[in-house]
Amino acid sequence: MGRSPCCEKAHTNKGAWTKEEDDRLVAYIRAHGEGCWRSLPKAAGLLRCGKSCRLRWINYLRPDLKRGNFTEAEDELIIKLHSLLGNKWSLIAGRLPGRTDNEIKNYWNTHIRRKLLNRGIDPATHRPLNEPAAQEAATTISFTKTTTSVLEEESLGSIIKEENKEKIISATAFVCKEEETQVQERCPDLNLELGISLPSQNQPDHHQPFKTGGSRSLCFACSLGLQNSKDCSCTVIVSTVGSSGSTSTKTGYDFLGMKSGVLDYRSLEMK
DNA sequence: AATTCTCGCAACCGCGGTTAT
DNA sequence: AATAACCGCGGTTGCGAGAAT
Repeated sequence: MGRSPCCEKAHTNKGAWTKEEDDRLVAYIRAHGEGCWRSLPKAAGLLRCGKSCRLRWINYLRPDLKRGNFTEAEDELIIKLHSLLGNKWSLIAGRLPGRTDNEIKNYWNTHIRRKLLNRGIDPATHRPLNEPAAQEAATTISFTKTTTSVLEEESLGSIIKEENKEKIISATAFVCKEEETQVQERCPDLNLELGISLPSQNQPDHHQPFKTGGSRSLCFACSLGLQNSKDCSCTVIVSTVGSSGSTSTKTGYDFLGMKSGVLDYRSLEMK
């Protein structure tokens, strides 16, 4: 059953690539384009596994790679993106044209970590090194339920008394506001549009802004490449809040079944 | 000049999700 | 439906180059 292996492990080269191997790989991809890594080594006459070829091409041979030193602007962008995404190097690389995830990962571990430590900032948490551990809670992800849908309000109506409801709603609104402020304070000039596409690329109209300062961007599911999937609801949740006569309307998304007005990327699983 | 240490980076490894058989 | 390979990602390792002793 199952597939047949792409190559015989015993007859593949390992270690550093030779100039000849590079030339063969580049020539083949120029002629046939990127495609099935599985069949590429044999077709290109390389004694390498497809995985190795892919890595060599993506990290070293691709013609659109920038190479060279990182600029100060790139440094700062990496730091900001890392504070939001954690070690999601491929997502970070997606925002830095010409840079690879491997390159950014290496650069982070060799330069930026030290740079942040010199600034007295913990590279893992992006908080001051001497800050008490109690603050840690703020960096963990919580899909805080910041809004309540009409349906939920109806179903909860018989359970939650009006006064408690008011407290819960104002409390979640406070959390929402606070988290929003934290992100803005840390990254005042950061475009939070974290889609993998090019920054200038227009997005389909049905995608409501996920969380940006006015520019159109994707819902969270879409920004992860889940467009039109079951996880992409892009449903705007509108709720009428408060029993004291004050009415507020908020928007959010139903991502993976969790209603979320403000999603903190740091809450995504960080290894 | 020789040796040891440190750093930077390319490549490998292992894992989880996806896909072909 | 089950199985096994592919694909892509993040973590780790190994090696060469330069610095320090």
